[in-house]
Amino acid sequence: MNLKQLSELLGLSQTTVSRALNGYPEVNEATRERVLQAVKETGYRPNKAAQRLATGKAGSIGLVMPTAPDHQSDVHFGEFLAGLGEEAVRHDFHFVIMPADPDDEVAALRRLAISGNVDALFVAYMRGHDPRLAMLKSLSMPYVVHGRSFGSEPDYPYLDIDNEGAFYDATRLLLQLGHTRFALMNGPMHLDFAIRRKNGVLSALAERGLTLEEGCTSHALMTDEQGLLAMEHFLQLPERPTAILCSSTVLALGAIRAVNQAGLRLGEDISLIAHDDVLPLLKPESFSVPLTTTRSSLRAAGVRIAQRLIGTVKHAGPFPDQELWKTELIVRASTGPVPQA
Amino acid sequence: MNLKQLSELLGLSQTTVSRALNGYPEVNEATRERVLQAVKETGYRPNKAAQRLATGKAGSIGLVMPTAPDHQSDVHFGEFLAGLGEEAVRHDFHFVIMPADPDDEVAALRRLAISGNVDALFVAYMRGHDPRLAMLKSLSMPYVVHGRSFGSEPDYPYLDIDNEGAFYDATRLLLQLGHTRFALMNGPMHLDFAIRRKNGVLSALAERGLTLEEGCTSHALMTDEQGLLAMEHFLQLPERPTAILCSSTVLALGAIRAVNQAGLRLGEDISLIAHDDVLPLLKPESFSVPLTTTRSSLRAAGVRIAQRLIGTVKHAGPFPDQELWKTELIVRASTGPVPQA
DNA sequence: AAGAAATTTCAAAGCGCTTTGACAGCCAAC
DNA sequence: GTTGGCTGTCAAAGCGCTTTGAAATTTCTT
Repeated sequence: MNLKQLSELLGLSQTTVSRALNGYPEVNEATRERVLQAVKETGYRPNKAAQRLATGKAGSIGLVMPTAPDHQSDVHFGEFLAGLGEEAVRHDFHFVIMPADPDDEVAALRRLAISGNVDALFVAYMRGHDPRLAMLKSLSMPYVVHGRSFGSEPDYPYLDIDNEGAFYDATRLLLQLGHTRFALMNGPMHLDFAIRRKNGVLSALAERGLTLEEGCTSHALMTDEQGLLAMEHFLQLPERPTAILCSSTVLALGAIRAVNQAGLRLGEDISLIAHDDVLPLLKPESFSVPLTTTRSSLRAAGVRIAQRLIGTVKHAGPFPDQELWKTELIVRASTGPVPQA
Repeated sequence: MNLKQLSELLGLSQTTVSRALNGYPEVNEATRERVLQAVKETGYRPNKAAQRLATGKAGSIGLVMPTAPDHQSDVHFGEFLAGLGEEAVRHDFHFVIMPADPDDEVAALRRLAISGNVDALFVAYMRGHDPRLAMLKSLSMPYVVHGRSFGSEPDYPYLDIDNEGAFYDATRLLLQLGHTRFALMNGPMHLDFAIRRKNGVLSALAERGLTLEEGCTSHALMTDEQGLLAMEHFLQLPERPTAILCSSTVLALGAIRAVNQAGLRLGEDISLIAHDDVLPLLKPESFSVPLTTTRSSLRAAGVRIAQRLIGTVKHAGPFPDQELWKTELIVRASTGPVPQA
């Protein structure tokens, strides 16, 4: 069933039927009713490809999903998508996901943009000096970046959380509790958030004339296993750190296992603060020793970015170009005063 | 830059350029070279919407993502997507993801199918007597179901793992170790896999004249927290179970925490077998007490389903309509002989 | 009652691509 | 020297929709 058939059925022209469906004013109310009724009965749906070709609008947001045979999937991706989806469903938008090898991301993004398949782009997993930014700027298609790109001029639309501030505050809390030996379990080194979090830690430490000792920083995928390995490493150091900052509750999971296996007590022998993306998967408050965290909902960020993207496509009011969300520092039992040697 | 402009640039007709690009034989090799060269220089990409409109082919797979403000995202979704993507990227396919309220899934799937945006559909989160099956059959569009629908005639294309067999085998192992008091921590009750896993457990128990006692089954979202709660409940029962079957390593995580908090030892006081979807997030072999698991890679299933879907769209050879994958039973340290009272 | 204005409707063009059917140009064959 | 078969190219139609500009109809003015 297409427009032509439907209009013949109704004895109207395609024009009138199209206008009736798209809410144009110059169509008789009685006629519109008749059209709507026929649509209901026939189950007619406009062909999206044709609509897109005619209008140039696709009703969809594009994103590139990094993937490859050896590429590990990331829990955070799904959670973020849930946020985007929550907003998209309200506007009858959908997503076009282009899977791409991580090495091919710039090109993939470009292909997606000029394919005519999407109205706007969403970009994540930002790196320092990210090459995608230049490409996006040349594109004349709306986009929003989740995160930022350290080292690039911040003249692009983004939504980010204050990673540096979060880890600065967390470090200050641990300093106030008397800790002096710190370690940082971070995400992959090239990612922007990892750079900023490290900077946050370093600047808080610097205020006290401290720094991260040799071997007290780890960069790894944020999985349980990597958390375990990193912590085991820290615990073997001659000058064992007593304060751990951790980029994810998933890493914390493995880290805590290592602490327990070493016969140490979390919140007493070792204090730990993790960043909590509010994954439904893992609630820091229900850990054996509830976790002190810096918190910011990844999903909420997804909702907000979808709002901005869809709003821009629909020309619905101006949106702030750049948003930096503060995180909350929530103190629970995994932090305590430095143990007396 | 569109076909028309490109062909004018080359002094050729659109026909010839189009044929040159799509590998038709009736075009001079020299001409083809010239066209390819021009494409490289201009960065021309065909407009997908137009291509789709002309050919009816979209080069994309559609899926519905359940979402709603209160709907929890699911780790397994992301992992599965990674598998689909790994295969899709090889064929230059992409995904169209339509977010939809879980109550609206049948309609959303229908909209997606007749939108002309996709060539094939992928369907997951199957339930017992799933209403989507009838819809899919009426659609004349290729689709593959991940999982099955208990209670429906199995005359649709699917890929599933042998959930019943997996949990039957796991239960048998525990029976052989002398256990008689069992509990099952399962996924949401309406989901097909949960039904089959329970059946697997029950049929193994029935062979010994045993059954799941009152209060020894839990159905919940597969999160850490739910695992903790369910296990706490089991441990408080007057006749405490000694053998636990668990539908996910994520649930197991919380469950093990409860075991530890109760001062019990996993693999000695309590034996546990979990199903392992091979999430990069969580490796059962690196748990404090390595987990005995039934294993089947979710990601591999994604790859395979994408193969079948894309292959069908491209008319590349016949594919088996129905595949049932056996799981592996991997014995590690979380299972042991029943403790002597 | 006639003309102006507003309301409804329509035919046709166009979005960018693929594909059909026709047509030159060329060589081999009888 | 006509016929026939190839090869390489093209003009034009069509995919299903939106939108422009004009036409038909109704309603309002004077």
